[in-house]
Amino acid sequence: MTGERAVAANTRRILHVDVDAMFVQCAVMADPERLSAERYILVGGRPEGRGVVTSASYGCREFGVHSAMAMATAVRLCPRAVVVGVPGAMVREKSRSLTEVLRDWAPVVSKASVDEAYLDLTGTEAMYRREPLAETARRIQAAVKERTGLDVSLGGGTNRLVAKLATSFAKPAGVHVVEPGGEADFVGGLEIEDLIGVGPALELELRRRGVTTMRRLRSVEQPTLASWLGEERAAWLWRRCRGIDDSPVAADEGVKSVSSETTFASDLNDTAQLEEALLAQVVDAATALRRKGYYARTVTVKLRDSDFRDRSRSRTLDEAVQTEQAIYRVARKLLGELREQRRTPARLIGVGLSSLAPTGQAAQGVLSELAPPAETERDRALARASDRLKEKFGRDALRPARLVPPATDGDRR
DNA sequence: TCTGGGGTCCTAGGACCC
DNA sequence: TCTGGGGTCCTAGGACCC
Repeated sequence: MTGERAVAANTRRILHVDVDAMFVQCAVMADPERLSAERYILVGGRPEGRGVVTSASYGCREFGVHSAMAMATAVRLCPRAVVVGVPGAMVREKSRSLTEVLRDWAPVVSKASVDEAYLDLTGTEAMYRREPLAETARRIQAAVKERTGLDVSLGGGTNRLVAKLATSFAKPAGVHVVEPGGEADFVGGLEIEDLIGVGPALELELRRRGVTTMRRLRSVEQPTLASWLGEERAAWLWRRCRGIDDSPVAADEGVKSVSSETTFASDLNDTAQLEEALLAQVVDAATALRRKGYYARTVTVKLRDSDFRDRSRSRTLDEAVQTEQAIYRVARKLLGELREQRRTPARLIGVGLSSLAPTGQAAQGVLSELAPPAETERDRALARASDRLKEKFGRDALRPARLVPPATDGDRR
């Protein structure tokens, strides 16, 4: 009895909310006339290109289709499926309104991605009249459905790991709560690769040591685990496979980086064409950066070679920038260095912007009298004006001729 | 079936400063 | 003349997640 009370006293109440096939639901909302009666929907790239499945309707999943699968494969498995592009605007809108609803229900909401969030309801017992966590979860589910139209699933438990794992038992449109004290048994019934944070590399590493089941993993002493993985990772995994997770549900901070990348319909080896493609990515990333209200100090250019090797080059500036001109000037140099290092056809090019500072905070680093600024206030005003025009008339309205993607890049949109 | 695009976090080595 | 650590920033790469 005292044991139970002790558990109750420091027990957290965590919910994990996950939108069921978010991109499919949003695609239907964006085009209900065509899709609302459709059972087989695939969201992602076009099947004739190099696209993959971003999200598959539950109907398609019965045919073995899953996200990240090549779209061409998915269409072969489920030929009757309707293939649609990613409904970006609807996803952003629904993601925003989902957050709004959740904030009404929990003191701390942490958005984990566009379609999922963690809620910490610890300390709300009285407010919720001591109703079971599962009951609260069902009421949140109904509120989300009413205010956004979205079907969501909720998992609950005493920590983030358990709550998130529980969600997969709730799908679709259900609720699954793991009671306090049940964490170890619950996680014990899963596979190693189900653990959040265990990916293909770690799974392979464990497999090489003969560890293929959760039961076997738990039987490994921590020092042995440490000799395999190092102290830190061993401690982490030792706790994780027992359902122990102290990580807090932290309120959202701003983003840390903004990027844009594209895979070509066929590999590119011509530097001029690569530069043109790079410029288009710079325009996308810079526009997103300004829309989110940031300046960036670090510019990274990434190439994926035809043999699938990723290479990147980055430069951190003294001064934070946000215009295409300033970013492209650096990015072009970085691309040159990458090409010098290895001159091989590329299948992807991208640009990343990091070391971000909010627009409100003074963007200038060291204002040198000698060096001219990377971009002037006039440059920035011009960029913002063009953002407004693009918003009004479409993103291609203002794009100069040399910014149009090369013909070989037909896969985009 | 050749394998997207948006992110976050971690590591390891080197530069540089105290 | 030789020998230190520690802290922070930067860079490149990789694992992982949705």
